[in-house]
Amino acid sequence: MIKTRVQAAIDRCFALGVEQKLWTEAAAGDYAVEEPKRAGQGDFATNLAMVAAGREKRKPREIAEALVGLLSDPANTGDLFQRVEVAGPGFVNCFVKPAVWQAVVPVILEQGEEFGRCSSGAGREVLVEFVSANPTGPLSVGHGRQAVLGDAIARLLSAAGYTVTREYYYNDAGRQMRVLGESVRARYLDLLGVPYEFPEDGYQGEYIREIALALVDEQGEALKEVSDHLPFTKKAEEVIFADINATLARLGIKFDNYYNEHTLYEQGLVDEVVANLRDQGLVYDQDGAVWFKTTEFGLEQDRVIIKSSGEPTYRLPDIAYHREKMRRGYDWLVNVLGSDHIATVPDVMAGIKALGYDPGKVTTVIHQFVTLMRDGQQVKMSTRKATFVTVDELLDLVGADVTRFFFLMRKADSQLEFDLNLATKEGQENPVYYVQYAHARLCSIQRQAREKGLTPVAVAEIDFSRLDLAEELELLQAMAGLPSLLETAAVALEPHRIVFYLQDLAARFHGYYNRHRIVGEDEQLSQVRLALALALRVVFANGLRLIGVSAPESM
RNA sequence: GCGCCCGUAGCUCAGCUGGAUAGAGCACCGGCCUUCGAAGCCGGGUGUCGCAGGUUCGAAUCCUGCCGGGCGCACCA
Repeated sequence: MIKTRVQAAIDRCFALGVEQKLWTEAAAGDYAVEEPKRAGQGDFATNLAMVAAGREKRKPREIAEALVGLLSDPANTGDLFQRVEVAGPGFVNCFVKPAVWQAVVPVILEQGEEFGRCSSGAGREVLVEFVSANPTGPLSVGHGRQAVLGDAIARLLSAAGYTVTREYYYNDAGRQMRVLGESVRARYLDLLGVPYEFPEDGYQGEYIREIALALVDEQGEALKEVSDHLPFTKKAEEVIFADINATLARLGIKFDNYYNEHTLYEQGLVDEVVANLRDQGLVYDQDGAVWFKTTEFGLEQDRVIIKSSGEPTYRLPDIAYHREKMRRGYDWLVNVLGSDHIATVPDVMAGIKALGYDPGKVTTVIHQFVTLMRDGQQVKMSTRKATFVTVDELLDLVGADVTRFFFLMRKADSQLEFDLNLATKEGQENPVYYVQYAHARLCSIQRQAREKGLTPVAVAEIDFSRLDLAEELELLQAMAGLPSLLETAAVALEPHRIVFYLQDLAARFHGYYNRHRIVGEDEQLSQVRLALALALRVVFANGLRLIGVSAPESM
């Protein structure tokens, strides 16, 4: 909020400088406004002079001096700065008036849940596709990371003003599902005492036996003579999907739409893609299969889209699906994928381009693997062998808040080491509690104030200039930073930034709390600090909501 | 062999579109509860930012090459 104003003020002064011939329009470059980490370097700093100096072949400090002259005139900046100065090689450091920071409190209190949100995505529709696991088994921790990441991205985009649709794309036909059905059938026959041959690459999880057991309960021996896998596959899908949805619900995740690959075939959309590509001479037949000339799009080799058996490979429906998403009118398609699916991206992008759509509208977020650590040992995972740890097990162990927080503590690009020992500790080592505790503590202060007869007065009656401690101004600055942080995090699709922000804010607050009394002797001071506490509570609540972690009033 | 990701403190990781003296958590050591919650606070850091070049006023950040780790490279998804 303040940063935006500073940016505008600098822009305005730059333009004034052009008018006054202090520099030329050409001096404009990609200059930055940042918040220096070090005290004494101002609340904001810009490298404008250094950038301009490079383009104009002049001395940075000379331009910086001129810029300071303009920025120092309140008429040019809306009376924003206490002082502006040149520093180092040519930085311009801006010190914002305390009153500007202090005015942040009433704004936050007034905006409440709205505080932090912005409208930069207003009018734009974005579809976030994630999880998209076929119903062959319970969600594993890898899916868990993706689920939480995708959901947090959706929350961020929504807070940035976008209209967001969460979509789950799946396929309940195909080889995987056939093997699943055969596996259930084998277990079913086993339960009936009929000799069977378990599929070589079948699914071995305990859940397969449970599904078979349910079939025995419901159907008895009715399916004994059925040689087809379909009834078994159908039952398995039903049970597993219900299970997946229950898991997602526990994580606080709800999809707006489930898109079944079937639809693409039923509506002839897959054939349409092939025909379209064929018309353009982008496919050819070889060895009984149909190939897509992906080399036309700069890729290493052409790819099969229809096998010699007549079945399509995953690429074809994937391309058809993406075209459908384009046709549905979204401005932006965000796909969240595990790093094991990275190879599919270029092919699909080539397909989109071939069909005349803009691949620039698609952003793929690839997240790296999750390594589960227990007692310093890596827990090996494999869906087939059922040695995986499921999201449900994780939730049983640590709960939804810890699960979500831990999955969002790392940027997607980093492999994530999930320390089960640490996550299960309900103590100070656990960063989730650290942040939640700040919120609970603020709520407690509110209760205390009420008990002591300190009822909050209207903000108009509060003298905010009394928030003059360095710590208070730093707190205010951090609080005021949420809107621009949210906007950056949303566009970058990086929810982990919110997590780090919350940890930093919690540290500032805990430190402040331990040194200064909020509710004390001086009633005026108590009122203003109570208002600060209420505003802080809003910021924590809003931040936690962004990552889908609860904000408890007491713990 | 090729593509993508990662390599920063003992461990796990941040570091915003290149910026000023590189940060946090954990672990470890010492201190702080007769006043708003000790799930907290305060103090304690000798890091070749994997290595070598390059780009420039300025590089952990961008480019090239190499080394190490992960994930892929099907007529599986």
